[in-house]
Amino acid sequence: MDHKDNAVIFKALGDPTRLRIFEFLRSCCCPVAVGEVGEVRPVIGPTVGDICCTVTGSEKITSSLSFHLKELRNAELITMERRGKNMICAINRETLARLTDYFKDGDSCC
Amino acid sequence: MDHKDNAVIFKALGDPTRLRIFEFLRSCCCPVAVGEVGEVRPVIGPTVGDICCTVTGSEKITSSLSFHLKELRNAELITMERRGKNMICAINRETLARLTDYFKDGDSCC
DNA sequence: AATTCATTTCTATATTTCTAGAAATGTATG
DNA sequence: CATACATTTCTAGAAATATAGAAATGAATT
Repeated sequence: MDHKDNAVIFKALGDPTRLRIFEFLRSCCCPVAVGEVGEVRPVIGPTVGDICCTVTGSEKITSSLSFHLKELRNAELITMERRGKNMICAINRETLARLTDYFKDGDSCC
Repeated sequence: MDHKDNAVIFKALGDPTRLRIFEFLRSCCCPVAVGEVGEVRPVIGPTVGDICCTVTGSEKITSSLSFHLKELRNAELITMERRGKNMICAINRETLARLTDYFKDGDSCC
């Protein structure tokens, strides 16, 4: 993971809408922990429509929201999986852990 | 500090050049810790020229570099202080601490 | 006070990112 | 299989950001 990769992650978080999505998913990632051991993908979690309601307040999913989700996925900050007609979203815990590590106190003497 | 503020910080880090500047300053912020108790500003540290050499490899400071430094300052990620002909740069430890906190394990149940 | 040095500001241009609407995709249901 | 539903992709335009060069600023030196 070099500067460019990290920059992609921060850039993804550097938009108010995307940051709200990220924080919403982060706040509701607990109920997801029911998969098999070692399983990375979510089995339950909010759909794109749920995120839309929570984050933009509107019922109607826009292409703009879809674009932001793609950015977050591209940065590997979230994962998405189809479940029937819906897409289910979740935080990517690996990336989150890496960010935690990146800023951890004393990582670079500060 | 709301989403917008945090987004400004992440956006500032979301550019490879700025991220390199940030990491360079983070890596050399130790020698600075010689000021008075409670003092926030740096008393020693790399100049803009130093950053230029390290980060872009060139001797010549560009307006582009200056622009990136302004973005980092605006996000309160770094501080700058004049010392004679030079500007001396340093990490803003408060903001860094806030970021550490933001990602700290278990902050939001993840 | 004129000159030099380090850096910033200004202005224009190139590039990227965001938003919106329409059409397309994949899945479920009648 | 036709239709509805949830979501994405495509395309174009608007807005924001990055880069470059020239001129301006502030501090030190002659």
